[in-house]
Amino acid sequence: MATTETLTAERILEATEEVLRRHGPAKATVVDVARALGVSHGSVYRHFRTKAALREAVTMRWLDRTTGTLSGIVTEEDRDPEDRLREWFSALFAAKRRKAGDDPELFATYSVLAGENGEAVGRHLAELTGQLTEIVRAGVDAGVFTTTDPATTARALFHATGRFHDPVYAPEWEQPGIDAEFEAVMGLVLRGLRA
Amino acid sequence: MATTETLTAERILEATEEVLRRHGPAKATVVDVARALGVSHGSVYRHFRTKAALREAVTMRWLDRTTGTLSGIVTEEDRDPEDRLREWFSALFAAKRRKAGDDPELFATYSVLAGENGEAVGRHLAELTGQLTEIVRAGVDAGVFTTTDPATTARALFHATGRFHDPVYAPEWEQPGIDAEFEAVMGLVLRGLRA
DNA sequence: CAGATGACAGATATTGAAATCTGTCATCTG
DNA sequence: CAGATGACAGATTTCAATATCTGTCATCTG
Repeated sequence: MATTETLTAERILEATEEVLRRHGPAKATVVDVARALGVSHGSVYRHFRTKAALREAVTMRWLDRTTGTLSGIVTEEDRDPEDRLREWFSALFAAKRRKAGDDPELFATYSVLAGENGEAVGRHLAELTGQLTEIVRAGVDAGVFTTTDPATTARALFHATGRFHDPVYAPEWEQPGIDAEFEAVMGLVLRGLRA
Repeated sequence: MATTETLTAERILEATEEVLRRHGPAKATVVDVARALGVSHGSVYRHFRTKAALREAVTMRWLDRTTGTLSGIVTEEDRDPEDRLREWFSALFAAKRRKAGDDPELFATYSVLAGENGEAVGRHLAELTGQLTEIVRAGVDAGVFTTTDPATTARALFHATGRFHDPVYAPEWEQPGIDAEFEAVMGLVLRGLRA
């Protein structure tokens, strides 16, 4: 039993992830989390003001894992911006597809959480389009991309590729032609971006 | 009372639309439809083998209304293909946005029906991308578009603009910046299409 | 006295019995 | 006899009683 360890926000978040994995988003309760930790539910409320706040914290944790993976590509400043852009989207698509394919139930659980926490998702999307903006700006500086406003273009790129990263399309990521579709859309928008 | 009129598939479909409008997708029953028509539910089953078949027929009817509006733009063969392409998407977006905005409940109802009838939706999307393919092909023939395969490019265009016609994004169609977003995406893909 | 507890009120979810619905078909009617 | 009917069996939904959960807080403990 780990009941003697100090109760931290981190331990509560880990337990919450486990409870969500086991019970799903509808049946995961604060009482379950407390039970899993061997404490009373009142103690959980000492670290998170509401159940919603707890779920939001778990959601942000999950979203930030993706952001971290991609930031590496952004900072490879000596590579061709078009390559980086293509690889950034490939990596995003691959990461999403792997998560959705490996454990569909957990992915569905986090999709529900994302739906509940529009604000956290908004911040996440802002961070992703921020990364994109950096690559676009690098391309413009290098003279290989044309655009009046890198930030607007970055958002347009993100919207145009939604089919390959928005969780609502997850069921279609397993279909056979999907890679060709990805190539076709990427080819189109990259062509539209070139100087 | 219209009880003396002959019971036709058409009249049943109209009654079904009305029942769906009133009760929503979850509570609309075959018995309700029969009641609305003043007949027994057995009579409805004479025209539609199952409730699912009835709902699919209503769904197709609804989807075909959109397709009809757009086909006019496709056949304006003396206009610049890029203008037609832009106008086709504008019309699609405007039609969807109007439907979603004017009667959100009814739109939600038909979104549920669409989700139930993947096959009918698939045929509808095939028809829409078919219309797009015609415009793209006209552009290639006129020498203003470049592409190896008009059909693939048409699907890429459709996917890239999903944010502005896929019903899952309906809640965002009322947000202030949406027209600018539409312009940004259209500008990007049209630029990628030009010869 | 910082941190944990569990009793509590009001909100939400579960459950199982009763009501309704779906789809069939033998029968009726014009 | 073509077309409508409504009784019926099995599936699904509704509803109200019951249980559980959320969030608070006075109390306890090391």
